[in-house]
Parts: sequence; C-alpha cells; structure tokens
Amino acid sequence: MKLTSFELDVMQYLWQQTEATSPEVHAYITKTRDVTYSTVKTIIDRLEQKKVIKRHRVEGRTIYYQTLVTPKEVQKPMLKQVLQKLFAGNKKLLMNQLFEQDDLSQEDIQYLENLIKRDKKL
Amino acid sequence: MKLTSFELDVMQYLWQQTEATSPEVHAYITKTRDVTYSTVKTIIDRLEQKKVIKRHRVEGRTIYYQTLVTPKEVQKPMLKQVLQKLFAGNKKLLMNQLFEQDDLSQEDIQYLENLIKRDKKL
DNA sequence: ATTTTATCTTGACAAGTGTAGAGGTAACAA
DNA sequence: TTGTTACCTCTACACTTGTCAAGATAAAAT
Repeated sequence: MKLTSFELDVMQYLWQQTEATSPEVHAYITKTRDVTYSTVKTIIDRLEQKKVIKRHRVEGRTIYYQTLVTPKEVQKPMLKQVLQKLFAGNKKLLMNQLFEQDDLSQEDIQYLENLIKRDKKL
Repeated sequence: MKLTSFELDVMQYLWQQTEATSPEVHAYITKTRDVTYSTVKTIIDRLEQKKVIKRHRVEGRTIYYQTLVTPKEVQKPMLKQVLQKLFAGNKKLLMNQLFEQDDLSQEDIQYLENLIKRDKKL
C-alpha cells in the first residue's frame, strides 16, 4: 500500500468526502498548485489501478469515486517505512524531531499526555 | 535535501561511521538485501553529486567518503513532508499512529514524558 | 438538429530511481 | 615481472512519477 506524493494529495481529499468526481479533485488540487485536469485524472486512474479507490457510481459522463482503503491502512506501513529509513527505527529520534519541528501546540501536548496516560493503563 | 529510500539506507550507515569506503557500504547493505557492488556505488556517486557526501581521503584505489549533512538536516524537511502528505499536517494523528505502531517501549514513554516536561518549561 | 461544453480516454514524454554489466587499472601476490 | 584481485568508471536500461495534449463523446444549450 505505497502511494506517491501526488497520490496522497488526492487521497487526502477523497478521504474527507464521501465521494468525489475528477473535476472536483482537480479543483481541490488547483487551490495549491497549477496542474491540468489531465494530470489529476491520470493520478486518479493510477489510484484506481492500484485498487485504492473505485468508481462508486456514474451519472451521465461523470464518474464518482470513493476510497477503498482507510487513512490508517496507508499511514501505518508508510510511517513505519519513514521510521526505518529516516530515523533508523529509533522512535525517540522521531519524537524529538516532532517536538523540534515547529513547536507543538498546547492542544497537541495535552493530546500526547492523554495518549501516555491511556498507554500506561494497559 | 530530498533523498531516496536507497540513498537514506546508505546515509544511515555513513552517519554512524566517521568515514567509509564503497565496499564497506556494500557489505553493510548486503546484510539486508542482495545488490551488487555496482548498484551501491551508483547510489554513492549520486549522493556525491547531490553534495551530501564527499570524498574525504583516498588511499591507493580506495576512496573514503564522509557525510556533508547531519541527520537532522535531512530528517526535518522530510518529516515535515510526511506530516503534510500522510497526515494532512495533523500532528495528533501522527502521534497516535506512532503509539499504535508497535507499542512504544517503557523507555520511549519515559523519553516522551521528559520531552513534554522540558517543553512546558519554555 | 446543431453547436457548445464538460468529462473521459489514450498516448506520450522527461526526469528520477533501482539495478547491474563491461571494462579499466592500481595494488598486491607469486 | 607478470598474473590476480579489488575497486573504480562508464554506460545502460526498465520502471515509476509527474506532466500534459489530442481526440472522442455524452450531455446540455441554443
């Protein structure tokens, strides 16, 4: 379940919609950078080939797509990969970097503390 | 400062040595998977072109390489990338995934608590 | 009924990535 | 001093990734 940078951008949008069309995805991507419809559609086609999205329903010429995998299913193996490749498998290094990244918000900290608390109970 | 998967494997080794030769790197990589010397040397050459390593000294036919960038210089932008692409910029999601990954060790937890403590002092 | 528009399909290409063989040559061994 | 070995250099190639244009065609508008 390895996706490219561009593919992830598209998935990101698809995950927050119940369904979406290529023109919609194109509109979303275009908010950030300037790519043609063709380019976006190619990425969508590849996601379909990879079986991580499917044609949910068709209305006239328009295809509505839907995801076939959850964020977690993609995040888990890819984060593991990052941990290995970038931090030699050392979680502490990753955490540290996350702290230094650009300051965690107060809310982030609190969330972390809760994660720790919950973890200790198990 | 974007490095490929294979390039990161090589950097990983180089970072833990003061200097290293191509055959040494090859030996290291070969512990995990089966690639020829040529392949490894190509990656090393590309790292050199990217100016993230340099020829430190030469002894006979043998070249000793050394890194020109720190782990952090590479990790920081790449982790940021991952955070954006994979977790839509949401640090909480990343942390959560890290916890679920494959259980943090007791030591990891403690380390995290210290990070939090230190963070609160600032 | 005909034109216009929106969307899809197909094909293509440059750059990047992983992979390796062939051939050169310095260094070492006999 | 000549053969062998260890490394290096160069070249190449298939696959992936990002990018898009051209052409087809259904749907909508006139």
